[in-house]
Amino acid sequence: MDLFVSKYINKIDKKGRVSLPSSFRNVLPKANRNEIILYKSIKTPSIEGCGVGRLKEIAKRINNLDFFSEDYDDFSTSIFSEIVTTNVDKEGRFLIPEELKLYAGIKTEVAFFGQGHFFQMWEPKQGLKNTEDARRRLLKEKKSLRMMLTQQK
Amino acid sequence: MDLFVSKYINKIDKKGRVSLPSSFRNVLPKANRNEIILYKSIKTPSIEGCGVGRLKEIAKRINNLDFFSEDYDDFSTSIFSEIVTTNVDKEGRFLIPEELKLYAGIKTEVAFFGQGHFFQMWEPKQGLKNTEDARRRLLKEKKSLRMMLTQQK
DNA sequence: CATATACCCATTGACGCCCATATATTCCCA
DNA sequence: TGGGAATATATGGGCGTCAATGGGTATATG
Repeated sequence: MDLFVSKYINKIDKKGRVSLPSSFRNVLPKANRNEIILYKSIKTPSIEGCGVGRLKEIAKRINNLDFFSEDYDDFSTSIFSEIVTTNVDKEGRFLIPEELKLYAGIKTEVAFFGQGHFFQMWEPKQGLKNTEDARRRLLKEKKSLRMMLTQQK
Repeated sequence: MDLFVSKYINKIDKKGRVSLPSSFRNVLPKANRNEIILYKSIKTPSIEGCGVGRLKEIAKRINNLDFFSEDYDDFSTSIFSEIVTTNVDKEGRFLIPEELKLYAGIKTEVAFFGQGHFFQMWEPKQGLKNTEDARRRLLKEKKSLRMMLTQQK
């Protein structure tokens, strides 16, 4: 499986370390399995993360913008300066920068939510509430969740 | 990671030295790890920096501008003639020329902002404000910051 | 000779690396 | 197929190393 799926709740220890769920570690390419990138989610009070490979794609995309345009600077600043890289130790643990923990209201536990090509980290209660809300919105708006899940490409 | 990412705020000591963030040092080629180039940002009151290898890329970008346009001369002059090289000492510190510090309003602290293939140095408060402004502009113009981060190739 | 800058050494706190344990999971064999 | 052993995962903690910072002294450069 090369996608981030399922959800997990892990503890943050005294040193601030938290285990990246094993199944998430396996999604990372064997090469850069000891480094991930984190950044603030744009729409929610959560942290998003993924492997460094993704960052290189983003860099390529930004590099294709007009170098002297304002957009270039805005994207470059908003993305590169906001992204942090974190090392994953041999036991699969990493540190969440203080600023990101504040942004997500994370203190002693982290809820990991697989999102396919990336994952989100939430303060557990808020995270669970968010998934409920998301599902409720889908049903309420009569989006056909069932179709979405069963249709073949 | 071979990109300048994240942001750091470091102090300038009595001798005018400031530490280049460790992760930035690692982006520089192992060969010329003791030398960086600095120049005034064209669009903002900040200093931009990168490894000497990046010069070629800058030259290429400028060459892609219309050779007979006013912009060509302006950029060419503004950047090349203003570039200064600085040595990074064994502890990873370097001196910021007085003129550049004045240009950026830097006094006792420097905020380093990763920008992918280069980085910017700001007076901390102005730098943080700039980041907020950049993000606001992108969101306001409905430029798809989210897509930039999450889309697949 | 005077000022600036490179080199060397020191300190402090953060972080990486290593080892340890408990629980959970998988595997293998009788 | 049941049960025990081997393995993996989440978690705890010791300790050495490195990064950021401070400062003394040699050296260079005009």
